[in-house]
Amino acid sequence: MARHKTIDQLQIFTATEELILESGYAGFHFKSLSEKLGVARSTIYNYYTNKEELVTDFMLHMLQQVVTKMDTVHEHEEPIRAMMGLWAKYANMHQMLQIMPYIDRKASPKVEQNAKRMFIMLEELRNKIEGVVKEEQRKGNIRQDVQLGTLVSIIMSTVQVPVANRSEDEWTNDVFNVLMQGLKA
Amino acid sequence: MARHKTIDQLQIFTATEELILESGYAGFHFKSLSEKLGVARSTIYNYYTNKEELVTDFMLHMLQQVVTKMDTVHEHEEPIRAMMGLWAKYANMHQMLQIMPYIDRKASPKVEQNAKRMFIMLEELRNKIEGVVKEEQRKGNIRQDVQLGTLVSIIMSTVQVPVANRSEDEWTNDVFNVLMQGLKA
Amino acid sequence: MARHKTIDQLQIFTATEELILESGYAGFHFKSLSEKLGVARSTIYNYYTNKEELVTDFMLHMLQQVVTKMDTVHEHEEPIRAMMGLWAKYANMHQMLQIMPYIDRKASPKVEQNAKRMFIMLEELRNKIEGVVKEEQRKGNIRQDVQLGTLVSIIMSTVQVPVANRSEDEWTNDVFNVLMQGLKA
Amino acid sequence: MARHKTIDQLQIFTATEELILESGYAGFHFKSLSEKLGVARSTIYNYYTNKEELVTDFMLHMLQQVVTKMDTVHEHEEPIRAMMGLWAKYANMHQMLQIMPYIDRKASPKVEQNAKRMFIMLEELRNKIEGVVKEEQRKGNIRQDVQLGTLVSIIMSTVQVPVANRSEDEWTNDVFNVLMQGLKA
DNA sequence: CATGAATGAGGCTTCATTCAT
DNA sequence: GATGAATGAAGCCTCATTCAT
Repeated sequence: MARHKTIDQLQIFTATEELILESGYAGFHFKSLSEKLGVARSTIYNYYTNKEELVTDFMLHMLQQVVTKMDTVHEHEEPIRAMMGLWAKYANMHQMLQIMPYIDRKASPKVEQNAKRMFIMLEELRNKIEGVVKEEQRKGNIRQDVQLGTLVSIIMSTVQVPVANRSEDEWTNDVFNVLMQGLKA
Repeated sequence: MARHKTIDQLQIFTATEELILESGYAGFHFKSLSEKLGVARSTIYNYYTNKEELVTDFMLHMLQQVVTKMDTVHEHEEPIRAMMGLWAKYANMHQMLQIMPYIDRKASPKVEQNAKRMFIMLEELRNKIEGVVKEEQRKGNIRQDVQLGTLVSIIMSTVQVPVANRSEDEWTNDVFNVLMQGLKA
Repeated sequence: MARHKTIDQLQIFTATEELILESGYAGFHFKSLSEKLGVARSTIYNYYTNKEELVTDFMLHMLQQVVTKMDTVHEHEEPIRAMMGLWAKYANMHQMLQIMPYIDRKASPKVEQNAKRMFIMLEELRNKIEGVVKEEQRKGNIRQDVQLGTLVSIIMSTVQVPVANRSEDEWTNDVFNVLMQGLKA
Repeated sequence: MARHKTIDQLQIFTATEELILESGYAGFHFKSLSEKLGVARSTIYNYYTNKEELVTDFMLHMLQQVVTKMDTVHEHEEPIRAMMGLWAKYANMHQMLQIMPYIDRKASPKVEQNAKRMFIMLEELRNKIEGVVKEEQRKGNIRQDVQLGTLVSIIMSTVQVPVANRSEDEWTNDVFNVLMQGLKA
């Protein structure tokens, strides 16, 4: 009985991701977003009451996907390699999470809540990775002479290695290999 | 009755670094900068004609320091470890360089020039790291079965591993060790 | 499954009154009105083509009631006291009329017309009060040494005396008494 | 050493008063204010960080004046009449105080503080009036058979009686006279 | 040089109103 | 009639930058 929607949440999320990747959080405005979506700026306010809510909702949504997929990692024969595969896919997400510190959490209670939930999910993600590493240590596959936290951080840091011009698989293979075997000849 | 506080470039750089580390580029304003320096906002314009020039000049200055220090790395017995040591010190710098994409290069010709010079210096940095890795490969210390670029990227990615509550030396030891020997038990 | 709630003009008026008394004209929006009514904002446009029409129609409606009741005042033995009784009841209305100056009369021809009619009715109200006062003067009950206009204004100003925690009757008694006898001991 | 000021606080206050009296709080914007002052809108933000701070500062300033002047009322032979004289002058102020309920006190801590201080000053004002009335009661000049609060409210309500086309003195005389002697012949 | 004043551009947000179903 | 979607106008505010002293 009302007009047909011209945009939906998915389109908003997609455009948001593109914009943030193009120009970072500082370059992310409802103005550019609305232009990208081809609607009026105020239209977006019918969906999100402010910038921060949109961005945090979006990031929560992404994070949820990775955390969920992390649960399937256990089932693989080489869980660390499976994790690296996930990594390659979510390089963008990682880049986007970097904007968190610059988000004004006081913008609205919902933003604050979203921020808290994200923090919890990131902890959860790290815990899952730790779990995987521990399990591999138990199986004797991973060294135990270095602090667990350091190992996890090193694994996580590889998300920065650019996939560049190779396929995700090649990237995963190489990085996993170097990560496991080390640089030495 | 010195009502007019005077400043110099070094003070500006120091305050700039602090501000960017505190709140990122989005939180870096001439307003807060002038407050930190205890001068009028307009005073800064006697030194820099715009925000972008200041920031890029500052980053160029920092980058120069690391690149210079990279030259001493060759002299160490274990150049990769020496590099990691540099890394631990320049974690902040790396964090700061991440803001580059968000800087409007068209702000002034000088900014554009600075940006170009930074790009060149970053290339140079990468080349130096590549040089170190190649030399180590030549000595038989580093594997050759993986693309050089990937190896360099992995080395560079470790700058993300947080130093956290350990000393720089401990960090260097651990990360270098895992990097060389791999995760495997 | 009546998904579409229907409304009528009376409900609109009631909700309007409540809202204006709660938060004044500045706080009166179709948004809050529709929420109070439990309908879509756009639904109200089936009844009123704009905010100003609604508000002026409503005030006209209220004003009409007082003016009509004023006609019964003559029948009382003490018409001034009867008027004060009316006053106590219409304190709210008075408060509401105060928003008139802030209404944009050019919003639509109907609004302009409503505003004019309200102005006329307010004149009429004042005339009626003047009539009552004159009649009382003729009967020798009210002093004649002060301009009629001033006396009327003073009577009308008492609408500002808050009823507070007393009954309307007590209020009427006290105010009428002081008004007639004066403050002096 | 800096440019000359083109506006000062007094001018801002004057323009504010004019605007609010012309079009009420709803019609009071920094836009219209800046136009009236002949400066850019943002210039006003160099003086007041938001609308509410300006308005409350201004009202506090006005209120302070009346409260101060109230202290001189005791010295007059007929303090009530002196008070009425003050009243005639501050009719505008009273009108302006009516906007208080529509001001968003959460706009900034300063606004909240201002609002509190205004509330206290209004209490103080009322107390002073009560003091005057009591003293007059003690001297046997004012009746005691009606609640003190009601008497005070009636006195205060006269601020609504328009001065219209008469001089302040005539107004004061008439209103004081009717207030004291009552309407009756 | 340093300053404080003024400014304009740009971004945020709300709300009355229109539109299509 | 009632609805939800979309919109534009209008107001808010911040900040880099320019200007005059």
